[in-house]
Amino acid sequence: LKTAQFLRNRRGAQLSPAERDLLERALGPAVIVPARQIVVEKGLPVGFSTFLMAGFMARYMDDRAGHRQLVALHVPGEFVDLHAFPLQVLDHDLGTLSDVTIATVGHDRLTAITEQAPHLARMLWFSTLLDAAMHREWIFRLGRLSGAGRVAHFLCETWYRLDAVGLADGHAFRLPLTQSDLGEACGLTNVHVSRVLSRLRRQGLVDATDGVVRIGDFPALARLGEFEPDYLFIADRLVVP
Amino acid sequence: LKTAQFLRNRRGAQLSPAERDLLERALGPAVIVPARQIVVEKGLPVGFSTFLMAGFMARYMDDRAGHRQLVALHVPGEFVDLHAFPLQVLDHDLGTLSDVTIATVGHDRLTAITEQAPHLARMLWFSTLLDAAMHREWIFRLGRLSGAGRVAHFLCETWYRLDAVGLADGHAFRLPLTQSDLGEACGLTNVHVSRVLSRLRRQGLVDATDGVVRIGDFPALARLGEFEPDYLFIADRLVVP
DNA sequence: CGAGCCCTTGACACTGTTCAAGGGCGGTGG
DNA sequence: CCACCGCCCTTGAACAGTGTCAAGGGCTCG
Repeated sequence: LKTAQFLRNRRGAQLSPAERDLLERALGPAVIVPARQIVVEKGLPVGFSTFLMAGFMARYMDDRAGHRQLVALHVPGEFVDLHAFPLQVLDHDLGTLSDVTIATVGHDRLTAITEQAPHLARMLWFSTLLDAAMHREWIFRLGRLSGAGRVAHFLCETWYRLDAVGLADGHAFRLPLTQSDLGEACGLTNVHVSRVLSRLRRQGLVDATDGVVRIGDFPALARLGEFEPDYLFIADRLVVP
Repeated sequence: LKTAQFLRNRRGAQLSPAERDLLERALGPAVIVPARQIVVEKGLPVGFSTFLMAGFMARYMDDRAGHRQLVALHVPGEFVDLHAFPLQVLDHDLGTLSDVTIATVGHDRLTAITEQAPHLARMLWFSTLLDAAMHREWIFRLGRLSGAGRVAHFLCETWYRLDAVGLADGHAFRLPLTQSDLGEACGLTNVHVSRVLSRLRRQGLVDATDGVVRIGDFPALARLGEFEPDYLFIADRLVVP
């Protein structure tokens, strides 16, 4: 099932088997896209949305000097640009970080869902608002935390999201981002990310090397990042469906 | 009409008279709330959403030291926490900045709208995604711009939004925020905001004093803030309905 | 008249950036 | 097979931007 991980282990979001099936059949075939490719470019009208089945993608915008700011990271099981359905245009670029497997769904199919399956439509709406809640948390992160706090917060969030879809191994997980990518997510230079990570490593809080993150002291990391996971709506007890 | 300003002058968002009427009738009576009040508190389950008819509100979260980060500013004509409808809980606080006039709508009424008026429901969805697009721009602002750039970007955005609902007078507008509020929106201290504003004033770019903002050189201000208004979906030619 | 809030200004400290150099690693072509 | 190149990470030193602390002035409200 392509959509098996969609909204998995999220509070307040139950899809009935019929709804999941409806969504499943609306999706096109799975497609593999290599790392570091643009998938949808800012400003162009789009008639479909992208569902991410495997790998990592990012949404980002560039400043005038060409420096990039990530505005969202996406992990498997997420609709990556469902926003484009009501908006019809993307206000940012969408690209792959690693090799990914995606499937697209035409906006006509989504319109039909809103007319015939209002509860499923509300669940899709819900998933876009989860993105918005993460955006708000990123605003908080950038506005109020120090460099180390930002990195800590980002890693905590990413662990929760990956764990919810079964992609964490204890407190370790694959995260194929370079330190520059991390910097672009956290509003820091790659040089400073390097310093922050080596300090966190020395302190035993977390070790991020070679695309693998191993959180050594989760409570301490969460404290440093002032991280509270409520906004992710993760189910209290994780259930493997 | 309470909803006269809702989505006014926004591209891709046409409400039919019948839809506007339906929305209008779903709203409760207008209520006045004084400045600096909390309206909805983080974490509490809410059964209604708030529509802002007059005045300014903000959504915000506090860090551990009690310092506040605004994650959204709201101007008249906007649904302030429609997010609470699909999410059922707010992940942040919602409060008034000035005296405001609001009206609430019960979530049962909204559920009925999604079942009986799918196009109106998509327009409501659209309005929540406009919020998300603004969130992304705030991430960009905090992640990539200097102090002066952040303030410039914030003021440009606010002008566009107020102009769209007819609350700008040329390039001037009322904005009853203190410099501390501005700092909480832009991730700066009030001291630094003061310095930034006085520099912008001296340079003739913008004068923000006594709750009134007068933009002296809009192109220069937009350049400084690297501001591009596409994400606001403002109609190309403003139309007064 | 005093209290409290808001704004301004100065001196200083600190966090993070910039610039620069070097090492490790993998892929590619001679 | 080896040399080379490009990318990624690390480290150092100097520097810039912003925060912190502190003091003072203007205004409104009680």
